[in-house]
Formats: sequence, C-alpha cells, structure tokens
Amino acid sequence: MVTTMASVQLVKNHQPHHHGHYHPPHHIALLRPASPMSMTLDYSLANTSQSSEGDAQSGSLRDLSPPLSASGSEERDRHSCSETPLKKNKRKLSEPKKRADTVEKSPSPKNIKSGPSDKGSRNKTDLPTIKKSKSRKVINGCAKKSFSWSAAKQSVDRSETTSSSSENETSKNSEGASISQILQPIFHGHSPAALGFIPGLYFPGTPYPHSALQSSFSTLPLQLQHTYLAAAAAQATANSTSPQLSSHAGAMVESDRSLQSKCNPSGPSSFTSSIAALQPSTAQCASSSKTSASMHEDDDDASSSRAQSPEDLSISGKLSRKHRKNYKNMTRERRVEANARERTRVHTISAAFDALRHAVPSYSHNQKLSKLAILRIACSYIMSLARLADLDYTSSSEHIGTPLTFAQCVDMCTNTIQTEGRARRRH
DNA sequence: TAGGCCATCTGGTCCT
DNA sequence: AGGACCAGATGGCCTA
Repeated sequence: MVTTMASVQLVKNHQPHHHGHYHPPHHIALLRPASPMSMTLDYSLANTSQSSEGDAQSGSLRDLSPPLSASGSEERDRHSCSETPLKKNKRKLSEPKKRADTVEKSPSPKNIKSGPSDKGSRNKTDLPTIKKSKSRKVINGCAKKSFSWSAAKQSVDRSETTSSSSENETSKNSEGASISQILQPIFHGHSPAALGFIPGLYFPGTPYPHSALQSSFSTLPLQLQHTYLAAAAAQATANSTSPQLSSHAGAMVESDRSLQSKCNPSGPSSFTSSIAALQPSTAQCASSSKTSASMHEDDDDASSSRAQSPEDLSISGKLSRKHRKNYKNMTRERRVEANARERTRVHTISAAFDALRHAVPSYSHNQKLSKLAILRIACSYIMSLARLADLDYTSSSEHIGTPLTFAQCVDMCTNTIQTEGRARRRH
C-alpha cells in the first residue's frame, strides 16, 4: 500500500455472510494514519468477491487505494483518466496536438508540453507531422489531418538535442528576453489570439497561465521562435487596422522569413507548414471536417483560406477571416471564442472527474478508469457509504423495491471496481 | 489493427 | 445578442 495514497481497506474475515441481513460490525473504524493523505476504512466483511489484482497483491486484504491528492503520486497521474490540463501539460509534452484552431487560441492541455516525454518512440517524424492513422471518413474531400504541437514539440526536442548552435545564435539575438518582453511593446496592449498560446506570454484572459508553461523566448528552438513570431505577426496584422502595428507585424514576417531561410536553408516546407498550422482557418480548412450543415457555407471561406499564404494574411487588406461570417452570421472570431469557451467548459468537467476519481476507491494506482467507470464506481461507493449511515440511496436507483444491504452495497461497489478495472487496466 | 476513450470543433437549442 | 449546454463528427492516442 502506498503510504501517500488514501486507501480504503476492506478487511475480510471468515465469518459467515448472512445474506440479506448483514449488519455492519460495530468496530468499523475510520482510521486516520499519520499521513493526512491516507485514510483507512476498516470493517469486517465476509467477502464474496472474486480474486482480483488487489487480492493477489495483498492476500485477504483488498486494497482500494485511490490517492486523495495527486501530489507525490506521479505514477498515478500518468494513468489518471481525467486529467486536468496542467497534468496533461506535464505528461504529454512531446505529443501535443491538434488543430490549428486550438493552437491558435489557447494552449490546449495536450498542446503545450513542458517536460520530457517518456514515449519518444511514439513521436512522429518531422514538422509538420503527417500521422498515419486508421482509415477515416473523408468529408468534402478533406480528411482530418491535423498538425499541431506534436510536430512543434518534436522540433523543440530535436532542436534541444541537435541544434545547439542555432539555439546559441538565437540566444544571442534575444539575450534571454521573454516573449512578452519582445512582443508586448510591438503590439501595444493588443492581444492577438495568436499570442495566447505562446509560452511565457499571457495576456489577461489567456487560459492556463501556469508557471510550467513559462519559458524564456531564447530557450525555444529557433524554428519555433519563428513560428511564434510569424503567427503572431500574421494574426496581429489580420486583426489590427493600426498601420503601426501592421508595419511591425509585416516587418516581423519579413524578418521571420529571412531567419527561416537561415534556419532551414534546404527548403521552406516545415516552416511554412508550421505557420500554416498556426493560422486558424488556413489549417482549419485543411484539417478540420465540416459538418453537413456547414460544409457548403464554409466552402468559400475554406477555399479562400487555402489560397492564402501567411504573407497574404499579413498583407491582404481584404476582409479578414475574423470578420467573415460563418454559420448563422457567426464571425470566425466569435466561433474561435466559442471554441475556447467550450474547451474550458470541457476541461472543467474533466477536472471535476479527476477530483471525483481521487475520491472513489480503486484497486491500484495503476488502474485506469474511464469517466463512465468513475461515475459507476462513485454511484456504488456513495450507496455503500450512505448505507453505512443508515441511509438508503439504493431505492432511488435501479434497485427500486429491493433496498440493498450494506454488504450488498459493498459487494456492488467492489464488483464495479473490479469490472471497470478489468475493462481497462494497464499492465 | 480494431476498438475504446478522449479532446476538439461545430452547429443547434435554450436561457438570461 | 451572447453565453451555456449539448450532441454529432472526427482525429489522435492507447491497448488488447
């Protein structure tokens, strides 16, 4: 049993189990060990459940050990089902994804990585990443192939290990300045959406302002710096009518182009792709699927976006994507904002699931639980606890008319945990 | 490699 | 009008 984890121990004895008339023994004890993270619920119970992973490990002692806190339990974190964005930031540094929109607007949990990955073998090829995947439906002739942070991060990793020279060159240029220091004066308080995801640069309202994401601009690989700068500049140009800002942005794009040629003299492919991936609708149209309701309505937008290069975005004086109308006269800007809100909402739900997951028992810290499993275990666990308090929550569930005894509740909880554990268990 | 699970985008609906 | 909530579609990751 891991001492840092909260654990609920169901101590079995060999007393006969009186089905239907089980009374919890009076010596049920709620023990609080020295560690505040650990709690032991100890009660005698004739166990009818089958052997399990926990049984094998602890003999007659079933160790239902959900940690109450993620602290000190990295292993648990890695396998936690519903992880908070920050946890994922830590865990999946090298495999970010996904869509350009996500990259553009906010640092998605999976998109921003802050630590080395233990799964480098799974990491892909080059930037941009064209991942192989199982056959997918193709809608409107546009299969969803998305690039995003996975490729960018690979670039980071690769650059950190292989191109120290170019990094040194960059460091000379930026002298350790943060991105915000570099870009803030340029944008004069504007907060183009493209800047929201830049590590180390957080404008008010930017989601996930976590210190783990902070990094010095100079520590980023050259290619990624260029990507950031170009994307930010293009976005700023598209969003701003300020000549000053536009000139700054245009200069940045030009500067980035020259830097890019230095960085990647062999060809513009990866750099251009990186920028394209960071452009909302440019990449979006190439990667995002269209629902049937919106496909033809987006066609114009999509085709025009496809035709737009980053230069077009920064130079074009035409109606920007921001102001183009989507479905129901929804501007692109509002759509992106709605996406961000939706992401935040879903992340909140995932965080709540994560909290709930830590509040319910499981057999081991390695046990992987889906959200559905968490709900099922939580339900049965609550029923058990309620029964322990002489409350009957079971009558309002599927067991209408047949109130479960405490033992049955416990068995149900145990079986649920076992079932869900079997359904998805790491080895 | 198929299937499960998850994240994300997107449009629809309802509510304030 | 705009935001919250929801469900469908889809891609990515992971495991058996």
